[in-house]
Amino acid sequence: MVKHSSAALNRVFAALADPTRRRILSHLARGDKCVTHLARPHDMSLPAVSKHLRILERAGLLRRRRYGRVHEMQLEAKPLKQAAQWVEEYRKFWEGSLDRLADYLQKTTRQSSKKKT
Amino acid sequence: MVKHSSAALNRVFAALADPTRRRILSHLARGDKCVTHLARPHDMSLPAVSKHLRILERAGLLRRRRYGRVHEMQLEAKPLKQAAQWVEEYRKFWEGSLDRLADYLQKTTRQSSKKKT
DNA sequence: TACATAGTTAACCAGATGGTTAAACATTCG
DNA sequence: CGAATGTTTAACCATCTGGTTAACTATGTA
Repeated sequence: MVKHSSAALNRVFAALADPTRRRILSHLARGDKCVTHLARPHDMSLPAVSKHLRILERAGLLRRRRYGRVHEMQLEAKPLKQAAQWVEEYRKFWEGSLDRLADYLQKTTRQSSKKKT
Repeated sequence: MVKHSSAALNRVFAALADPTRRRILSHLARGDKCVTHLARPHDMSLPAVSKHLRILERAGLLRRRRYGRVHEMQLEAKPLKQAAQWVEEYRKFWEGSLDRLADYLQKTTRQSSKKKT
């Protein structure tokens, strides 16, 4: 069992729930950096992108560094690792439908059941 | 590069962004099933839990089966697999701070940089 | 100085979210 | 039938979200 900071996970998953932000992360991963550049492919205003960046920043998914008037963003993937660890705990449930099968068989007998190995 | 259905990922990540729902999934994984039972540990009304379950259901994270008046929930983790795959693409960014280091070094020289292997 | 560029902040809006209580629905049981 | 149980639906509310435009701050440049 991995230790999870609830608030951090909230922010990370919420940040990932928006497709614009996922695209921003992906551009970030390919080397794009400044706000204007990151904004270009997204058909929306600069302030909108700015907000997305702030959300990603608060989730810890990117770090910002200012060089004059240019803000350079940097992907920070550690929070993704934490999220991945959380998700991993459910891996056994999608690998092998064994559990689901066992579950199903018990259910066809109907009524409660204690399961849990 | 894995193929990602944006709408599906939106729903899954959004579903995971709430701690109550993550807890529900974890109880589900341990064998709890019916609504009342899943609701008990969460200090909130039954309708609130019902809403959370519906969100998890729409994200494809659980399946519902009715036995009389009892609704039995079943963890469906495949969408989590998809989410994990998305996250996995960023693994190299948290394994080895190599990229970040290279990036940092370039930045200390200041100015643009093309990077990207 | 004056103008252009990079980006944020402010004010606003429509719609979603997460919760509530009260009522309804569906099923089981005496 | 009538009452209890399991769950959802309806109506409501406060707050958050994701977008807008307009105005502002800060920096670079002629």
